[in-house]
Amino acid sequence: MSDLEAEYQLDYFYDEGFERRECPSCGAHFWTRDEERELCGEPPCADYEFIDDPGFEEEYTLEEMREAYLSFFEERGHERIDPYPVAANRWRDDVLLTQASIYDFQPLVTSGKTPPPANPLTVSQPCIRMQDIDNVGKTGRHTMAFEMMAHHAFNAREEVGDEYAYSGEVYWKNETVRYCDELLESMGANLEEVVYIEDPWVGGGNAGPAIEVIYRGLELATLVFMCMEIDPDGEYELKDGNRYSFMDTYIVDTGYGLERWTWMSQGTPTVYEAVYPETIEFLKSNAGIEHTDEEATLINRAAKLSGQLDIDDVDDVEAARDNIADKLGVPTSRLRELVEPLEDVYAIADHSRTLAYMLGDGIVPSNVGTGYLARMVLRRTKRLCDGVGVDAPLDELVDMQAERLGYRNRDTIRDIVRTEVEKYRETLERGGRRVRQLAADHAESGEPIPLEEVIELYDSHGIQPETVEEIADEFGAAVDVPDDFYSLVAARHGSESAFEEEVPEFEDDRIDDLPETERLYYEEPERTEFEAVVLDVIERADGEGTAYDVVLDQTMFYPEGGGQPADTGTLSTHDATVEVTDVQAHDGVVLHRTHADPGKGEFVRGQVDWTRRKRLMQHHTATHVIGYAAREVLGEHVRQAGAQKGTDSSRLDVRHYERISREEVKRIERIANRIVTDNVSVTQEWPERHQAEEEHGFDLYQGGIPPGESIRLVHVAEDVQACAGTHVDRTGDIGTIKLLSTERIQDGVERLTFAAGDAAIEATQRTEDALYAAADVLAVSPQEVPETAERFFEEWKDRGKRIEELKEELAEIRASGGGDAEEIEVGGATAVIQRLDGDMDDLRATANAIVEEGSVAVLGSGRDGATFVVAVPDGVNINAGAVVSELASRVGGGGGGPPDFAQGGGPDADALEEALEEAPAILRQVLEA
RNA sequence: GGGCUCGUAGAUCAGCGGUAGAUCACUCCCUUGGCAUGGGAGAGGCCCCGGGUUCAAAUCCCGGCGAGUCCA
Repeated sequence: MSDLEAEYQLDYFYDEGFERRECPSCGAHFWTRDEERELCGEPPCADYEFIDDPGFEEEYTLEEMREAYLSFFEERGHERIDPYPVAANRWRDDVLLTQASIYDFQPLVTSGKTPPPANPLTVSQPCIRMQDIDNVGKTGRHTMAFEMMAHHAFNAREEVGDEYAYSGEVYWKNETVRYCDELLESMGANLEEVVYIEDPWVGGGNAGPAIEVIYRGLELATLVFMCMEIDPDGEYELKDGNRYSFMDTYIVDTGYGLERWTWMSQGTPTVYEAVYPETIEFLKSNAGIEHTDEEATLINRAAKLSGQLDIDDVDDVEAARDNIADKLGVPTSRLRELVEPLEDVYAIADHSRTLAYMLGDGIVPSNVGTGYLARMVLRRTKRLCDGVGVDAPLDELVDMQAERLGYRNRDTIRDIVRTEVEKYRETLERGGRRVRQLAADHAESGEPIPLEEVIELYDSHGIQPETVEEIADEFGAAVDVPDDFYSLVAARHGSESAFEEEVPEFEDDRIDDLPETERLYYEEPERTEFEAVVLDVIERADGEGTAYDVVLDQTMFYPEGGGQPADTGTLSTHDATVEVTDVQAHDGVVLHRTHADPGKGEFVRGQVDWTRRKRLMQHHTATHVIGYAAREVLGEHVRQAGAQKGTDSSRLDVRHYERISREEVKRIERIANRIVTDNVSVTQEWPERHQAEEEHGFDLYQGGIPPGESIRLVHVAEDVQACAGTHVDRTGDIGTIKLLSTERIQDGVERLTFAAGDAAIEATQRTEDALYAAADVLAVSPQEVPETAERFFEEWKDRGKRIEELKEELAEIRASGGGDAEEIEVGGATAVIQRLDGDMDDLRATANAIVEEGSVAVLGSGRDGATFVVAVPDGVNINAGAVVSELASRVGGGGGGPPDFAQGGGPDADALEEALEEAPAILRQVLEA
């Protein structure tokens, strides 16, 4: 095992007179200028030492601190770039939320495939870390939403030359630490008190040495030197147990917490009071929290010790709190009653900001993905508000933050919050009813509510175990919720780690040496014929027989991609024509799937199936148009969640927080078709990616993030998207667009299915055909169908009721009239044995009528096989179920029911008469039994 | 992406193989000077849709549609 100790031996440390020490409390190694220093200085090895005694010369607001930081690095040759969205899944599919500034550049820039927008650069990146959620409010320093200020430099080893999108060294470790020192110095920090702790960083397959910057008990920054990658043969084994080796690229990845720097400059009891003082004031007064001077002093003293409460570092939060109370000389209960409402207020402020970030970036609450995270945060915030007595509506609290952040879509944000709070209220109400019912039952029986039920309530109905306990308490029912409740819930989900079947990565070294195929379809999308040379033919085993992948030097065939299916068509030589059934691209090489070998080196003429391609192009352009129209009608937050084009219809999944109404569908259709009739031209361009992002924002990437230095943009009217598909020349070429259906595929995701061009006409005709057919059956005009159908339906229901009534009347008549009924005496009662070929309802009604008269009824019917009903009046000791069972066995079936009314039957209708003849014997037999 | 739960009268739900129920709301009658209330009668159901199993399905199984919830 080899650690990274050598990596920290910086010239800068030696030149500046630093010493390397080992913390006797936690064992960490650190560098300091202070010869006297023993401890590393980071909680829990130290307390906050800047509260009421700011560590910087001047106080900064959040905005001032951000500006000071960015301009500091601008002055030192860094370019300032705009922050990225907090919804990291907008440009990468491996994470949901932006948790650090480096996320902005993963994976394309860090891997060297794409150049950074500037090098070196500086940014203040909004981030959300859900894993800190339990610390928020308690430690005084943790926030779920924060801005990570950073400077980054992207380096590549000189010797690898131009292999990556950047080359050479910008700067590395010495400069990075120097910048940190200089920044602290410019703020007026006492450099003697600054500690640099060695703390190697590992994450996401990369690793490297890293340094935590601690000042007066607070971690202000982390300087990460990403330079290693996971490698089974690597020289270094790091803390995650994997082996790593050095990479060709090495990247300066720093993170300076804007909130903490602001806090340090102000020395307020908590970071929250430094970051959003007005919000805290507002919430405190809204919740009616007031303190005497004496209480305020106590709270202030507790704040200095609150760094000990980090649930990640401390095993037992309650013990840590006891410890703090002990030091302050007050009972823990007293401390809690003072501090806990404040902790809630702090958390509410932070969570509101988190929500503003999320919703402002267009995240729609949902039961999946980032939407679920947003829902979790919102519900948690609502619970905190209710608990501490904040009665301001949540949408107002979120709006306060959205306003501060300068968001433009504030109305939508409020609308989403209101909708979501209402949904939560309904969930609570639904759940509450359920729990009350359960609690009442168990209070009555005296049994405790079983754990299974509590788990079910949480897992399937979203009711927190605490809520169950509260309600159960009111009813006087017992519940026992174990400490490991949530792991029991997890266990219920089984051991399925939900690993998808990895689609086997296409691997074939036969295409490695082939040149990228030149794609002709962008330049002349209307051309259908082309000539090409067969560079190679790769034979493949196919389910049935042999298939061939034909590689050409150039092609008009569009390979499947971006939700657009592959073209089909033919390849012809002088003496043969082969069908192209599928087209795929791998590493830029286009493979044409055929079932015959055209011959390597041959010249071929390619012909694309034009009808198919044209329909696909119409649908693809229509997809952009529908997306634009949906955004117009439903709101700016609407974003593509998936899309699939076809020749007969296409679908576009969009994120939206409500079901789409019929009225909205019509408006979307109208706007889409207006764009069609406007007949604007559809254009493409290939700008440099960072330029495109700057101009159009990340909304470009509706359908995914393409790699490369330049990307293809498609303009349709006002809509601009990064898109690799083929499009019609002008919107008029789409012909017409018809929305066929909307469907909710997940909470927060609506699927719009539509058809374009001929397919739209065909779809409309199918709908009309159905309507005409219905009209024909009813013998009315199509316009009259709804009204007539309703009338028929009502009439049908009325007749059903009338038939019921008549059957009962008929049954009474039968019961009193006798007909061919056989009457016998059994067990002191009269038994009526009768065959009547009706349905089960008839038998039941008749049997009831006979029983009304005080007789036993044994009825048989020969309709649909043989069926029996046996009914026995009160006080007659005959088991109807046993009788039916015996009768039914004679017709090859079975039966049963309660002792006074049983039904049964069997398939053998021919045996019915015989069975009825034996009924008297059976009755007597049952009577005796 | 995966797991779980639920669709029965206008509302809330019970029934979970054997004659579709309760409470509230609704209509009418009685009690009262009137109201709150109390007593009585009545109306109101494609038991979400489509298949299957069974002598028999609201009930069990499969598929669909709709709703909710937990996890990644």
